[in-house]
Amino acid sequence: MSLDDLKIERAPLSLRGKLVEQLRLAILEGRFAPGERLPESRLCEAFGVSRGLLREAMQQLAAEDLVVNIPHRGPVVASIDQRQAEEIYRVRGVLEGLAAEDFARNASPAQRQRLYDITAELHDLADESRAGERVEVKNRFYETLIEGADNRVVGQFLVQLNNRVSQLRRLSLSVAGRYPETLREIDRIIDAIKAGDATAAREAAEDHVRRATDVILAQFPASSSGEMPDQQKEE
Amino acid sequence: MSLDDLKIERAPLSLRGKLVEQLRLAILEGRFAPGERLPESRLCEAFGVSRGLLREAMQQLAAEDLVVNIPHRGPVVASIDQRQAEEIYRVRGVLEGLAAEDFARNASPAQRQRLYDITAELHDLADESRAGERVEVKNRFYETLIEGADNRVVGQFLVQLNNRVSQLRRLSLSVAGRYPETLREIDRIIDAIKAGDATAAREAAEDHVRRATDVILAQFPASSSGEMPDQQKEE
DNA sequence: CGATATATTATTGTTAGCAATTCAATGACC
DNA sequence: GGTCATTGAATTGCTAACAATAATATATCG
Repeated sequence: MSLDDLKIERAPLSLRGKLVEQLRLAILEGRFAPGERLPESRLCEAFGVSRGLLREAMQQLAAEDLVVNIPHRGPVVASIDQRQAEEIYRVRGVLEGLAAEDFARNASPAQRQRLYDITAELHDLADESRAGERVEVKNRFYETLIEGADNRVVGQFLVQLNNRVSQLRRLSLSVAGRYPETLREIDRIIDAIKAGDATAAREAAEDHVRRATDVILAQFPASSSGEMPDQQKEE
Repeated sequence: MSLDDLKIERAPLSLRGKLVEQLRLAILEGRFAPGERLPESRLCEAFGVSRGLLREAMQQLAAEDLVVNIPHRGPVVASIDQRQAEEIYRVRGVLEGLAAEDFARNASPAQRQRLYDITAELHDLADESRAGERVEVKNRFYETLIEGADNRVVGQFLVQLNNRVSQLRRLSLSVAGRYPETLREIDRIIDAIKAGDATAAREAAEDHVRRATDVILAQFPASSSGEMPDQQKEE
């Protein structure tokens, strides 16, 4: 009898690890609205874990800036204002530029081919009827880029920044009409990578983020004076 | 009677907050060696807090990559290898470039003057006899740069990266003879800021980090094959 | 001496409970 | 009727003690 199937799952991930993952996912999916309070008791019951464990997990999410701990009020889903969004996209620009530069330098032939294939997929989604599939493919594009760049620090930071703006991305799906432009910008990155021009790849990637930022920031109301935090749902 | 002194200290910082600060400081100061285990029981006794609280604090430090949680072995002080150091300095380069660029754009006249003053201080420390004072002034230089750049996301990331390489910085104090070069590189950043050339400021800052990286990486042994983790002390 | 079995130690996760604080609502008072 | 103090419910902050599991050291036996 073969021994290959006897591998038992050795510590498939600590309970705390799973809890953090699920909590993070729930926030990223928008199952908790920004600004919504997250009372420990409710979450403990919902996830079936003890308070101590939940509080440990919450500290980690707080360190990722996904939740904010308000003293004696408890954790609240973080919501970002326009200024934070500007800062995040500015940083994301240079990090994505760095990732593109390193991809042009370090990526293996297989990784390059994979990126080209995904780019072709993106072109296939030019028709507006398939706009819904774009996000998933675009995510794979970034995953491949980061993997090929072979710099885990950049990868970790980019993922973290991306998580923080997940609310905005969800809302920005309605913005249409920019896709042809997006494709041209991505092609510029790919062309630079194919040419082995790491500097050009970096500039093209920075430029792509810069242009996309405008679309994101347009979501914010015309910056009125009164900053009313958006938390009315689910209460 | 004046009302200015009546401000009571509202929540002077939760016990957990203080604990995290002290633990982080202890690691940054090198009071725990990289690779050293941090048993809960000992730390609880040392800091006089309960286990629950300590574990919450530890999760936050783990999220900052200052400690690593090994399943069923407990937290260990993170130690970085050459590859991680390269990645960190590469990211730090572009972030510091971004900070310099934004400083050239956004800093107030007072902030600019403060940066110039600190630069003058650095020049005053050219004599090798005062090498010990350089680190503190250099830290103030970066603090001022980040503050004037007015981008909290960049600031947070830079602080975090700096913390992660604190072990290396401590060891690199012995490297002498590069200070005149360092001053020239910093002057290039300052000149660009004075000229209002944000792009040049960015490039000068990136270049400065790039050159400093070589000195840091020289600390690593000539990458032998066997990767023996460095943990012998205090056991 | 070497391999296995055992005992000890340490971490993981849970539960219960008390103190401290916040927030909302009730009621008193002008 | 409106403002202010007080009460009370809800929630967090923190501690202590317990069971379960895995890693390590120790002892035992061949």
